[in-house]
Amino acid sequence: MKRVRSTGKDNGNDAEGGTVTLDMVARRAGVSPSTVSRILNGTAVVSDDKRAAVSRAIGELGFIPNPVARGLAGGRTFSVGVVTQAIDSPFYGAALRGIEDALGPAGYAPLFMSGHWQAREEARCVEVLRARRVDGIIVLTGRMSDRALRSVAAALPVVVTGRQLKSANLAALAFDNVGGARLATEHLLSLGHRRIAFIGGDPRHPDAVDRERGYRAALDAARVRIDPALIVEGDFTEASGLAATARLLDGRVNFTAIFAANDQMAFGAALALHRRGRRVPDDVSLVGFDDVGGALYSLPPLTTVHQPISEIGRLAAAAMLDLLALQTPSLRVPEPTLVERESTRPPSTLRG
Amino acid sequence: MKRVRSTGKDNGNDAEGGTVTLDMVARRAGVSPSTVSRILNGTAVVSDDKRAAVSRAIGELGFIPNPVARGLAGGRTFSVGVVTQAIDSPFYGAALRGIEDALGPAGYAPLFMSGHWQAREEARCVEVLRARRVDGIIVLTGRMSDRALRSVAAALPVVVTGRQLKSANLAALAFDNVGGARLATEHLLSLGHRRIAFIGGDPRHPDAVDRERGYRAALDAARVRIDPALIVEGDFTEASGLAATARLLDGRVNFTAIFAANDQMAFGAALALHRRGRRVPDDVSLVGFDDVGGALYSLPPLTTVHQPISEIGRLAAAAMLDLLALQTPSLRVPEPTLVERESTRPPSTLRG
DNA sequence: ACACAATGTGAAAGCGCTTTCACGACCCGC
DNA sequence: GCGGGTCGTGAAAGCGCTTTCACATTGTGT
Repeated sequence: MKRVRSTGKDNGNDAEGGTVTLDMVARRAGVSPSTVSRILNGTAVVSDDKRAAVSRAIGELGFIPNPVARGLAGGRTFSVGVVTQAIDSPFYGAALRGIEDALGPAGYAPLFMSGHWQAREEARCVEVLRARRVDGIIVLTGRMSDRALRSVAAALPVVVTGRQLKSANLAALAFDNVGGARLATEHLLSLGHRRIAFIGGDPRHPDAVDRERGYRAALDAARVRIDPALIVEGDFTEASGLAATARLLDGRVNFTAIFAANDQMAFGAALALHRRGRRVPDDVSLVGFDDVGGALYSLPPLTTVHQPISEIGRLAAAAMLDLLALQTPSLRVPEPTLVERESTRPPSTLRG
Repeated sequence: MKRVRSTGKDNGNDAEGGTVTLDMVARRAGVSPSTVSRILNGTAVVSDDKRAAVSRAIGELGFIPNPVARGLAGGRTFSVGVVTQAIDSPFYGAALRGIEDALGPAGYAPLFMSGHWQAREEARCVEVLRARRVDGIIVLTGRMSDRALRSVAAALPVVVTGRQLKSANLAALAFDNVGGARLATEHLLSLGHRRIAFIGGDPRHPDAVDRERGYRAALDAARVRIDPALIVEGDFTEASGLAATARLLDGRVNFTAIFAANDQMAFGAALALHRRGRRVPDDVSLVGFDDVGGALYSLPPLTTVHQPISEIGRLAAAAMLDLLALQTPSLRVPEPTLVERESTRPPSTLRG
């Protein structure tokens, strides 16, 4: 003896203006729900006449599959979690935009969560996202350990930016921070600067470490002595750039240029210099990193290392889509380039 | 004769390291699934001993309720849709952050979608969000018609910023743009400026219209003639501020101050002035609107009308939570205030 | 002409929850 | 001391899909 779902009640849905369900479509098209589902997902071959009947019914009824139900039944929610550090922040904003642009057309929706630069928070984000059954997770330059990331990747596809990492079910997009920082430093060197200060980012941030490496490498290559007094630490915020520069100015070291590990700190540095009556680029040259939107409109327009931020977001999303389709993502991360604007020039000593 | 779900199969879940389900909790605690659900949702009174047993089981098993299943069964997904205009953009970024901050602790997750300043796109966003069964929708200063918004509100709670609108199941948070613009203009007037140019935003944007109204009102009140040649149009982007200022400079009108309808256009204006050798504030005073993060670090630091952007996001989210809890939200939108920084001073003619 | 493999389709069992329904236990007043 | 509440609880019916399973049909090889 078989049991039957009380279809007699008809779910009360036909009459209501409420939601159109797959069952209604099936009934209207004179096929079984299974068939409709198969057509929707392309899971099996279906005869042309049924297919036609179904798509007509879908059109007439204006049926939109319920992603929540799909999520529960099929295990896929068509949403991917994105762990960012701060949703405000010109940098992450641009990346998120790239992700949104790439994910949307594919029918996936991003779920953003901010980790606020704390590994613990990031872990919490990942947990929440997994609880929400996202199909995959994109981590934008997080502080989580590689180990933690790998273990997440054991459960679902992961794309991570800002680090090199090989693992199954995981794609890493590492931007060449060392090379970019070299570029910036070499630019200053080529202008004739020798006393180049460096404002670093939070040393727990891999980007910060790499950018300092690039700075050092460029100086070494040029046989310029590295003066520890010229290296100060910030945390990637404008305020920290301001403070770091103030410290630099207060010390008795002299310098003719500053390379800040990101644009926001460069903006802070510019303000600090302004406050002390030092003019950019006349007295001090200034180079940033990232090329956030504001760099072009800062005064003077900031020379910086261009990082195609939203493009990186788009690439990360594309990689995620590949992973979800069980294909090996092709990872071609753009090279860093230097954008020369108006915040750098030869040191005054060389200009006579 | 009653039918029984084949629980004999045990879902194969107990053994796997996989997901912990409510049924497993129930079994472990020796109660029925209904009871567990009731405890989770506070839907009914449950005896203390069962409650204790259940929470112990939850702890031991590390159970996290599946929001997808909850969404399907209960009709609530604990997510709210947010229609923004551009996720990058310092302005919306800050608002989103406020929303995220307020929603998270309440167990709700935001789902962001960008409308890119087009009513059609916004409508699409709303559709996608509704298809995803969000519990409510927050619209950040959209271009949708009031009518469209009301019809959305008929189906689920809506919070909208940037306009005044009364409707059931809908909360509107209107910031006083007119007042803010008056404040800015009055500030310039009080410094002695009489020839004050205005860079407006996109006239289809209500904020833009209001800010121009405030500008005009202030001039009227001060009995200063409004010169149409001093009013130029932008679209809220830096580039448009730059272009508008260039136009102003190219015309034969003279002016001693510029009030831009938002900070981003003010940044563009500053660059345009810089390019033409006009110094801020020495030659031209400059006032913005919004007080985005960068305003403090622009050169010179920008005098602007402070709008507590992330606070507004937080308020919008709080209002949404109230609406979801079927309570009348209390809408206290902060007043605009002027932040005097270093981009304004009396006109040179008055300084002798 | 006959066993056997594809092929297309429907029935029904879940996915992990919420919620209605019903029922026994217990307490009240008269 | 008995009818009528209230209270706490479990059984079971969904929510709207996906997916296995089984059952015709049809086609293929010999």
